[in-house]
Amino acid sequence: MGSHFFLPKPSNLSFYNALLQECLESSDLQTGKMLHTNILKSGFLSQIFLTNRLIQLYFKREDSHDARKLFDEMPQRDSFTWNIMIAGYVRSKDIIEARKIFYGNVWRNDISWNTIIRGYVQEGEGSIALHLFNQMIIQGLKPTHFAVSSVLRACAGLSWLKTGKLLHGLSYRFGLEGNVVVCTSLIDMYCKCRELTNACHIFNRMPERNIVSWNAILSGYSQNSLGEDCFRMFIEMLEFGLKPDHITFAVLLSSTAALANLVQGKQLHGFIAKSQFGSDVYVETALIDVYAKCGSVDNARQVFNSMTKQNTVSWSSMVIAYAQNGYGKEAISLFEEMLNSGFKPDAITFVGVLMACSHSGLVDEGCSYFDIMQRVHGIEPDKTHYTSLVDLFGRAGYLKEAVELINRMPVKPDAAIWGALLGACRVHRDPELGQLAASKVFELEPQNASAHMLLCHIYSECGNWDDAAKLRAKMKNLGIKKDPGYSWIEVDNVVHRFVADDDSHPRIDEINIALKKLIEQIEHIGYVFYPSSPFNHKIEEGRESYHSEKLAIAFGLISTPTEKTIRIMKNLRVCGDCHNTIKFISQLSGREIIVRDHQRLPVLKKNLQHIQVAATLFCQCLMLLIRDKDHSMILFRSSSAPINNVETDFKCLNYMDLPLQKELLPVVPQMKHSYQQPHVEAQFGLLYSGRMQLS
DNA sequence: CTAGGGTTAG
Repeated sequence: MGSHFFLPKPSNLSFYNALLQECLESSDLQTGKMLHTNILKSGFLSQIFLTNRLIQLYFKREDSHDARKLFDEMPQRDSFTWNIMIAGYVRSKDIIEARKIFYGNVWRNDISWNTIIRGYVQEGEGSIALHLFNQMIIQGLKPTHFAVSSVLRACAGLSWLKTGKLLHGLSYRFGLEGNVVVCTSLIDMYCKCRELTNACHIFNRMPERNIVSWNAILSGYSQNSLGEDCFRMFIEMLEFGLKPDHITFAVLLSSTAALANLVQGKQLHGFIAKSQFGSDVYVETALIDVYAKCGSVDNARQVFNSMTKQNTVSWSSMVIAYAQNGYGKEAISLFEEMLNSGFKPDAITFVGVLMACSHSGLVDEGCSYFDIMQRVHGIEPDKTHYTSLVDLFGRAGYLKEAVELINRMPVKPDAAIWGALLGACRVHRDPELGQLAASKVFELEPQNASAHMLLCHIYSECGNWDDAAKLRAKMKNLGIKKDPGYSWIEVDNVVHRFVADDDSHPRIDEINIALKKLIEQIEHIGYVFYPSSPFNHKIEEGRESYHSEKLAIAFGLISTPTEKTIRIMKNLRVCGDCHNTIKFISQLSGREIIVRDHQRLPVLKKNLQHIQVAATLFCQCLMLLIRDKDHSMILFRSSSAPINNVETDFKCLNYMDLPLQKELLPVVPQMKHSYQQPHVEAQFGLLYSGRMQLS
């Protein structure tokens, strides 16, 4: 580049044009500026298209000031100049200036319209975007896929299903039926409005699909918690010969996180690390979330530390990873670090921060963060923030303050807010207030099973058997069923599911014996049986009846090596006695035990079969990815080149699983501490991320 | 000069 530059005066414009083009592509402002000087000297500045390129370059370097200067000084402009200015301001998120240019534009054409519409969509101003879209049509311009996709995106962002459908119909009249871009936008819009049937309909009838369309439908499944279908579609996509890109992997990871499958997550991580998509902020953030959802905070932090680029979302994800897993202090200090590093927190970051305060009982800190959120960061608290605040007060025992807060909050309290109060009432044994909170939940959500169960527990824990029985009867009348409690554990690639009183497991006798012995042993070190309700513990036919999580843990203990972490999933909340028992078992056996319940992991409420099917499908995905030579070429850096035998199936899987894991993710050190150690205690935060607490 | 798909909470 430099040597070209010192050539004598170029004799033609195309030479400068080509050089500037190159600067634009490499964002090389320095050379651009030198060229600028040269252009001035040679009197070529009057050539509009050269200055246009220069303006673009300034905008690309986020220097809208100098871009504007150049624009103002131009003796002559063309339609490109004006459009570049609009696009430049849209890029730098300055919609005010973009608008001024748009209205002052004498050369206004359909591209100007498309750009300004896009700008308002980006601002979240869907109504304005739609208004402009209307204006554009009134002016007699026929919208193309550019404008239509933009307004569809606005509908997707705001869940405007009606308008979206209207645009769907309209797009046919504009002759855009079957247009890839429009169809993809429609798929996305329907998915974001939770109308998957329509989305699939369009997808299936598209005359042409590309990776963007596939990603749209994959993310649709993922966002609607249909992990199975997401993997199934991904397999189909590979079979169609499409190559996944970094966005595909971000989506797959998000599905894996929702399924809280650590093995899957690690395998994908291994695969991605060897691919060219390992250093994408979205992919890495999704990975943090996978580990966080699986309770592996250390691995989440490793990913976070390894990132070369950070943004608000990646910081928030790590803050939330700590908060969700019970590491309140770490979450808060990371948040402070985030502020010191100059990253701007958003509404979601503060959900994490408040959650962290709630976990660690930091009431004053929580209040002050709530205050700072509005005053310093200008974020209006929404219902989720108020829910966190009620939870914070309630859990710390400030029930009065929680009620006062509900009464004076500017938003209308919803079922979640009253539910948080209800949970606090259970912890702090306040049946009167609990009854009030429950009645409010019932008004809003008459079928809310967990609120009924909570109130039921409150009654029975206070010895009020009558009301407890009445409530049970009411639930039966209303057809509210309590799901049976399932717990499951994976041992040697087999998922073992347990239900209380279910004798079907082949090793059930061993399990019962082991449990009985364990309980005797932990009684010696201080464990006391403490039923939180009569439904909690039954003795039938003279034999103990254990909750499913106890069965699963006992099975884990007798069937896995002593250094292995025991990971249990449960579809319901864990009861107080089980929580306590597990802590003692962990102390006694020196094993790390991680139990995930459905709190913030809604997939666990679903039928276990779905999860197993998803796991099977995932394995197929992985095999296909590894086997396909073509994909390997894209996905693997040539320097790594460790996979010579991509065809020899299982070796590859082992390869992904073992050596790569060791290299990338040092095994989490075994927990030898007693349960009083903060780390272990924090792991149990998983059990009680919500409403129960041991007295 | 304009366009569609991604990560975090509830």
